[in-house]
Amino acid sequence: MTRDIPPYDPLPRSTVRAGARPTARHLAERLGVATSTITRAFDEHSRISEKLRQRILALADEMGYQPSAIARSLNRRRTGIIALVMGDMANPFYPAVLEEFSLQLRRTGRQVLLFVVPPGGDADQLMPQVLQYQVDAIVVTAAKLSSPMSNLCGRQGVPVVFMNRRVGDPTVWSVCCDNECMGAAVAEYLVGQNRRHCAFVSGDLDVSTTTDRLRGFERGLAAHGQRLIACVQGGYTYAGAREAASRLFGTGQAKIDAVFCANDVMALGVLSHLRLNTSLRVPQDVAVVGFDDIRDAAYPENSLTTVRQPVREMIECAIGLLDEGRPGGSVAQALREVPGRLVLRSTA
Amino acid sequence: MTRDIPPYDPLPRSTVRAGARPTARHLAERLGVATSTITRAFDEHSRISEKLRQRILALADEMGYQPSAIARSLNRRRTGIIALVMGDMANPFYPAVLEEFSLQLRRTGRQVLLFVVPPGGDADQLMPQVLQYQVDAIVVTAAKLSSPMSNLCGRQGVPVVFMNRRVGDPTVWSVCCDNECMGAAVAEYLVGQNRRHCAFVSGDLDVSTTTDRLRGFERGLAAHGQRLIACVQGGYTYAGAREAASRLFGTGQAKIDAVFCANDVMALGVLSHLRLNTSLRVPQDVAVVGFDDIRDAAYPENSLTTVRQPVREMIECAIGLLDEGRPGGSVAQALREVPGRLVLRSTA
DNA sequence: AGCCTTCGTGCAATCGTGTGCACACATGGG
DNA sequence: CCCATGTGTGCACACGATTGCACGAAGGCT
Repeated sequence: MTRDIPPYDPLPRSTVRAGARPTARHLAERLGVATSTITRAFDEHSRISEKLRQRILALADEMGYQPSAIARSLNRRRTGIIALVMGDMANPFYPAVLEEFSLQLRRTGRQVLLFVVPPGGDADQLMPQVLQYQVDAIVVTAAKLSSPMSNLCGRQGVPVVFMNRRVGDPTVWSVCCDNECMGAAVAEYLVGQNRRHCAFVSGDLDVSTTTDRLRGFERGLAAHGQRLIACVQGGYTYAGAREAASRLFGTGQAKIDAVFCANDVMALGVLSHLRLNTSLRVPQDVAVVGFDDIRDAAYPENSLTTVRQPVREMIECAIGLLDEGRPGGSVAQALREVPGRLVLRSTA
Repeated sequence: MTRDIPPYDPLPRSTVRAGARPTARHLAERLGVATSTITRAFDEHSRISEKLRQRILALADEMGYQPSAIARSLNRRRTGIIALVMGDMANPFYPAVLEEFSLQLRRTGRQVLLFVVPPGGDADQLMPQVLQYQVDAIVVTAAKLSSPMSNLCGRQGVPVVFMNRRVGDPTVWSVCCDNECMGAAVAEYLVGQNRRHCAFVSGDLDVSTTTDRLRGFERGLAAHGQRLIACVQGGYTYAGAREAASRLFGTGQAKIDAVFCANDVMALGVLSHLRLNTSLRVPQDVAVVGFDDIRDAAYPENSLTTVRQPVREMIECAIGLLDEGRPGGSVAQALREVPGRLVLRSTA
């Protein structure tokens, strides 16, 4: 032990105070080792004698020590935090997405920092706060994000994934159900059931999710020489869809015998209107088809025919993309489509 | 400028690399100032000349610089992150709570780190991860947390608030609706409507939310010389409640003319059973009352009479408690009850 | 016995920001 | 003219963990 003795104590004041969180330094002092050794005890791949590791872990357990994820993040320049920016919590589809996202991410040791976009609000305003927290990636769903803002994320090296929405920007990923195909599949099915007067209840017409489904639906109808009879806005909400239905089935309208809705919440609104305010029978007089396959769709009093969005697979896909960084190629290459499935129940 | 020149360059290598996030140091180099000056430009209460501050903010804007919340958290020992631990995302009441929580917290510049407890799971397993992230407080809702675990949080100085659940632990806060009062109010109302054979559909009987409502309900009945005819478990779910209803209204049962359910989801399940599988009319033959006042309760085809939980006020209360640290006194003092309100619609 | 490799640990710098202290300079009062 | 008071800025260290490098010890090989 002829090592130079440094001129001052490298751990000058005892840092053990009651009521504060223990740090690696506290453990190090108690065991007479360096803080770096504490680190290594918690790292699977570090070289450290098994005996010492066990002593450290035991003491950590006793003192309630856990390495600080904040300090680690600073050093590693990875926080393990994924920002989830989400609007429209009123549609049960999105809480379901949220739940699945959270569960899947935790399996890989990552956390969800949630940002709810207030109804009618804009994700842009949130982005400064999102970026301050040095999140590893951003997932946006049911919300708008301007192109300058997603560029800002790009400049900072933060990958962005849109869930259930497609944007014409090759620098961000998009993960969707194959909306257009499924729209066509619905048309196909309805025509096969001898429906001849189909209508569509849309969400916002500037959102890909709605327009893709609509385009597919019209294409499917056209393939059988038919055309859409009516297209009304339902604003993605139950109340909006009831309103829309009252317009569709108001007096003096063409006789509609099938309604395809851009989501389940609206389909349930349409059903509600038909049952309470008309004498039309579902499905005999009018077929109703939704999209998403939310939990309520399967309830026996609804028993809604709908398109199932494969939430688990879509999220697996999105999480896979997070780890790839930012898309390299064209708009088409930045899009991932996961196949949906038509679920036949009692309304069509 | 006769200041001593230090023996080495304090900012040795130029740190401006493309593709990386700009830091205070990058700005400092560009402007020839110290990094601490950059900090001060972003702090309202720091002394700094207005002119220099403007120059700094302008450059920050141009370079896309934002102070790192991670580094700041390390220094200040406050992260501004609140952990929200939540189970039962299938009940729309909780996403609504989540949304409101997130919006209210952001108003005070704080963020939500979300932990979803998988169905049937336990919050205990999540706590190590929660604590690693040095959250400023933990809010638990619709999930169980063991006493040793909440003690661990206590030792680390992290306040814990239970939302919509009461625990017998004076070291953690609880925020509830005045469940027992409202249970009594429901009984009062039903008896006043000449209901004489009341039943209760419970959630888990080891959760205060259910037992308080039940106790109040029984107390209210007793005040009018009545007793509960039946009490069945609905497991908080729609399917469970349908099942429970089929037992309540199965053949050979006493004639029940009112059902009070521990939440709206179950009340809707009971309604569904009554409408689809019996010839009983609601409310003429049977009254149904729920609890929560979720969005679906107000839909015209449900029009459910229920108890409104004042979500906004409960969350305001919970957030107020977060800032107070940990409760100091008795179990009773650690409980905050916010008054609910009976909402009369068409089912009772 | 001597050399080389492997193992286990300490040292010190680093991540990016916040903050107490010191210092230079300007201002005002006596 | 001198001193007390403010103002604006830099310096250096702290926050808590990670990590490349160095070094001593141990063990295998010839």
